[in-house]
Order: sequence, then structure tokens, then C-alpha cells
Amino acid sequence: MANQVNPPRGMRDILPEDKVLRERLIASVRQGYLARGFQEVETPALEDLSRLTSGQGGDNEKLVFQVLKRGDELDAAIKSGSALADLGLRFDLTVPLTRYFATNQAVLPRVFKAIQIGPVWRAERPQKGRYRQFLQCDIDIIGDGSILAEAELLSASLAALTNLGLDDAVIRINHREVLIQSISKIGVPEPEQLSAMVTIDKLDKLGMNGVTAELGEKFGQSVADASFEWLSNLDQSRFPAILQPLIDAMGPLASKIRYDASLVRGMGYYTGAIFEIEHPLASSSIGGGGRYDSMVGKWSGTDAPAVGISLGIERIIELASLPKQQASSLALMIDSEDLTGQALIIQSELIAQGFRCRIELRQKNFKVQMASLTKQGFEKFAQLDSGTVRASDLDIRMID
RNA sequence: GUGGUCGUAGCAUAAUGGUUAAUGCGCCAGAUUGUGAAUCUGGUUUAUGUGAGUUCAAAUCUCAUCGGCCACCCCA
Repeated sequence: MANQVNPPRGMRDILPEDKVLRERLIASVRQGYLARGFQEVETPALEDLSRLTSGQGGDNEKLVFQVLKRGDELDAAIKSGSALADLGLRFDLTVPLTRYFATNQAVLPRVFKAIQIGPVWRAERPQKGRYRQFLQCDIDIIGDGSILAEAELLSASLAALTNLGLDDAVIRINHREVLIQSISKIGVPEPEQLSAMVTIDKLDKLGMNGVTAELGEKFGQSVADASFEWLSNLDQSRFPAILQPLIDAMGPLASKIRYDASLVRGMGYYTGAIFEIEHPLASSSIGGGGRYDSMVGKWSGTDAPAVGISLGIERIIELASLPKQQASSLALMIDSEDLTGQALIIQSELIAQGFRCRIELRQKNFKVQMASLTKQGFEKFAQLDSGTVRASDLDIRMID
């Protein structure tokens, strides 16, 4: 590549055929959520940097793309040595949504069920399935502290995944309060508890011995012993009492929910149930969420209970299978530009009949041209010659 | 952010440190065939990501940088 013409690191150009797939997938998810009475909203890509870095986002706060102050303000900041950035790109959709709710509370329903679909940005080191700009699809319920909220989000997410052919998705679930109690019990003092959670989160990777060893390094032998005692007596086949009502409410869907006592999630803002969506074919989670009852109050002064769950579109699109679209796309082939006027008239006629119709000049290598049309989503073609006056004269054929 | 690995034309590949960096696909032109097609000839061609260094000589070795991938970290 003589010229470097690539998008910025970890960001991608979406090609036409991929864009079609993405939009269909998003439409499927959106439709399912709208059908449950959720309402779609949109928030800005940028938020005040102070809001994004107020200790709510855990490690993600370190990954914020910061936006410099502009003009005189920037010059002044450089001169005085004060902060150079005042805005940042959102790293998730939850923080902006709570800000949105606090701002517009007066005109929003008391129990607000929101859909939000949009890109978020994190300055991470990219890998496959891990980008610096990616699309999230969130549903949140603000203003309902009951388990109806959790149950509805889980049910709606599972239904959305089923519509995409991902029946095998399971949701791991845990509860922040249970987690904190356990950590206190093994003797980790309050300020260190987050660090302990991060270690416990590695249970499936390091195993019990690895985790107890790491806890021992961080907090001493007594914590290590206590954690060994705790982890070896862990019964993950039964949900803790605090989660049981939710599981009962899920009915038959409960089979898709699994208790995971070591599930942590990095966000600092969670206060209750936390979720992570997994699929056997995905190497990392395809979604996640939880209850965050204190964040709205942080902005507005009036507490509002809230819970949300997010689907990661980039990861889901790798796995999803969408139903085939009906064949109603037609390429109108002409041999010569002399037929343009005639072709335009017949094209309008075909569009009126419900076809998606594109005029194509016939190329020398017909086979290659057909293959290209197939790739672009055309299923049919028809040859227009000088004798064709109406669409009904056309011989419409399938492209194999 | 840490460590590893890779980067050759529009795409896919080849080339012990040693000729003018090769081939296929695609694309373009012409010829032939004669129209849900091929074949032939030629071209596409300013291709070794970028910048330094070592060397008589670098795609190949070294360093830096940018990008991809992988493992951490964390996450959707």
C-alpha cells in the first residue's frame, strides 16, 4: 500500500453488504424492544469529561477519548497548566442515559423504558471482536426498583437473541451485595474490595488455587485461607436468596440463567443484580448490564432506581443468522446507453410494482457481473432490448 | 497500558542477503467465438506499510514508527 488510507486504529469502514446485515440485525433487535413498549432515545456522542470520569465507569474511565478545549480557552489552559480537555467521547450508553434522564425528567414518564442504540468509544488495544469504536444496543428501565424491571430486561434480551438465531445464549448473574458481603467476610477491608473483586473475577481462568494465591499476595494469608474456605464451599447450583424471586419470576426462561458467584463486572456504578450474556461460540461476552440505583441521583439530587442491559452488536453479528429476505431485487440489463431513456421508464414501472431495481450496462464478462450483483443482494435480472416497451414484456429470470 | 507476532499490486500468494521482485484472480484493450460462456495476445505495474541504519548488495538483518492479529489487562 503505497498510500496509507486506513481508518484510525481500531475503527472500521463498513462495506455495503456488511452495512445491510448490520441494519437488518439492528432492526430486528429494535423491533423486539419497541414491541415491549420501550421507547427509543438518542444522546450526544460527547459528554462533559467530568461526568465521564466521576468514578462511575471503573477502568473504562482510563479509556476515554478526551476532547481538547478550543481556541482561547485552550491557550489559557496551556499557559496556566490547568486541564486541557473538557469533553470526552462516551465509553458506554448508561452514563449518558442517566444524565439524559436527570435533564429531561419532567417530560419523561415516571417509569421510563428506554432503548438506546449507538456507537461508543474506548481507547483500548484492538483485537478481533474488540474495537475502539463499537455499537451498543441498550435497554434500560429507570424509576422501577422492583424485580419486574430485571425480569423484563432479561426476557427481552433473550427474545432478541432468539430472533437472531442465538438460542444458546445464557446469562450469568450475580448480585453486588452478595459479593461485597462475601468479600467482607473473608476479611478484605472496604477500600480494597474492588481490587479483591477483580481477582475473584478471574476464577474461571486461574482456578480456585490461583485466585486464593493472588488474594494471599494482596491481602495476606488469613484472607487467602478464608477465601479458600469460601470458594470450596461455594454452591453455585442454588441462587442466593436475594436473587431467587427474580429467578422464580422468569418462569421457563430461568433455564437460561446461571448463577455465577465470581461474576464482578468492572463498572463502579452497579448496586444490585449484575448480568453478563454469553454464547458458546463467542470468546468473550456479547452483552452485560446490571442495576445502578444511585447514578441518577448523583446528577439530579433525586434518586431514581435504574437497571439496564446492553448487547454488543459487533460481537453478535459474527454469530447471528438472519432469515433470508424475499427476492424482489432486480437488475435491468441494457446492452447500450442508447436504451437509457427506455430503461428509466421501465425502471419506474418496476419500482411501482415493488421491485428494488437497478439499471446496469451489460459488461463483457457477464458471469462476473452476475456474481457481483448477487454479492450486492440482487436475485433477479432481465434483459432490456429495443423492442421492450413495458415491464410486462420483460423476461425476468433468477440469477443463480 | 505490558509482551509477542505479522505487514509484498485492487485481492490472494511466491521469492537462501545476490539479475529488471514472480504467479493467479479481478480489471482494461484488441482478436476469435457468437450472447446466462469461453479462448488467445497484450496491458493493468510507479507492489515489498513508513522512516532511518548495517552491507559491495536488503522484501529478507537491526532500530524506530504506523497498522493488523494474539496473549495479558479489561471488556461489548
